[in-house]
Amino acid sequence: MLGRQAIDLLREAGVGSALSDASLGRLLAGSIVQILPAGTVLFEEGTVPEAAHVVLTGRAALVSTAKSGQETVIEIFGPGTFLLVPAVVLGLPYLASCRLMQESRVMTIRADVFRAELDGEPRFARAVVDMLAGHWRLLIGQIKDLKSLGATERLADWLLRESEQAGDVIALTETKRVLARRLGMSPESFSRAIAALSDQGAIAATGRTVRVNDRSRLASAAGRLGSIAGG
Amino acid sequence: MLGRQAIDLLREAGVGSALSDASLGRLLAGSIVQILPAGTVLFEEGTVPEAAHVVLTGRAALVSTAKSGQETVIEIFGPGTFLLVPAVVLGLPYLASCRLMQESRVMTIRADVFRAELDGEPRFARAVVDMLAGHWRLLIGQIKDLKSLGATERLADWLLRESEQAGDVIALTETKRVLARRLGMSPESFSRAIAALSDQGAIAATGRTVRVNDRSRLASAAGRLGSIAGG
DNA sequence: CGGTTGTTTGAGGACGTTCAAGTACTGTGG
DNA sequence: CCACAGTACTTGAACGTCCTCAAACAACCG
Repeated sequence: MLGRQAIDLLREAGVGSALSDASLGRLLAGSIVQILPAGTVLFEEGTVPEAAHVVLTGRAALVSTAKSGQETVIEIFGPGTFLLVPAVVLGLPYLASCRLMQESRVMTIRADVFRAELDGEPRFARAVVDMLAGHWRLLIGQIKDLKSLGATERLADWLLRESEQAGDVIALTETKRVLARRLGMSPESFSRAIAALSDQGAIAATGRTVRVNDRSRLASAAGRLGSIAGG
Repeated sequence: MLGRQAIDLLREAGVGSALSDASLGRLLAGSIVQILPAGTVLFEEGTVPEAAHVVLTGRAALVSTAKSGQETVIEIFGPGTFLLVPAVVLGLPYLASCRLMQESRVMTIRADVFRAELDGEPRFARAVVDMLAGHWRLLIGQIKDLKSLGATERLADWLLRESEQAGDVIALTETKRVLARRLGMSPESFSRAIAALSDQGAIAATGRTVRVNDRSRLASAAGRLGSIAGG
């Protein structure tokens, strides 16, 4: 018995919600659900996918290791996320590795089962379209940030987005080191960016908690209203 | 009669190839094909999509304008590309604008027709999954480059990829200014990066043509260790 | 042919990284 | 509860990369 929990979480994930019971049943029959410790590597860059993974609880990070040994964090995904579906769909090697940042409940679906459902169940294919479309937009936003904003601006922008969901008090889920790499900067620069925004009165940071004090100031620091040349 | 050309190009695009004649007919019936001059703006950032666009011939660039006035080029797409499907699928505002870089033959499909086909024709939905998956991988690659490589390395990496398709002699389709912004650097840095790779003997550049002289040297300049073959 | 646009090159400066040192936090065993 | 080790975080200084500004040069198009 795989448990109602997995089904519920899949439905919450948005992908499951559109699926028939029969379809969900087939997916679940071809899968296993495990609770894995933090640090687990679900798959590695360059290998060919043998399964699709769904994060039911916890968090997983997409990382890529450069030749220099530097590890860049591409994105961090929370509960209800299908991981790296593109590689599974196309049967091509992963472009990134995936590591759990927390103990997580992960559903592993055999790749052939996943593809069979994609081909045979129109509603599943339709749901995957929406899912990929959403992820696409995430990545576009990140590329825009990386190409046109400075380090402090990227942090301000990210905080603004977080606060839209989490409210004025943001609890950082990852270490600042990881967050820094996700935002495309060094941990040191991240620390200085936090200090800069605090000095401006836009935020107040204590430990792993950030409180947004002045949204408009944060927005202007993000380059949305104008830049702060006064330094 | 919209012409065999549009149908042929759609089939070549990979999306059309999997579609029934009936399905293709419905898409074509809800669309118009135009030849538009270079510079045409197909849609603008922030607006809600009313149509899906397909580049049949020519090239279109996804651009985003920062408040600083700086225009960043997110990606450049050639023939057979469905543009910004995610926004159309989800009915959300575009995250970027689209401008034609050449005179181009563009097919414009009414958004409601596009969505109806997505919902009603499983094979279309399935084909869109593949298309989005491919684009997703493009973007992931770009994010990795931006986060972990320097300017010259990014150029080398891009040249390597281009040469995999175009061979040793690469004809730059865009001005260097546009290419520079696509790679996330200033035109001046682009020029210096070209000069650096030439000095190393990896390439030889004359005008808008780049010849790859030494693949392994180019690969090492890209931060790879000599590996050229890849998926 | 001159005007416009694209490209190269140089100098200076802003930004971010790295290196290095010091401080705070966390969990462990005494 | 404390001491301790290990890790995370901050801060400072030196350095390198890339951008901006500016000017010379080349290519294109009327």
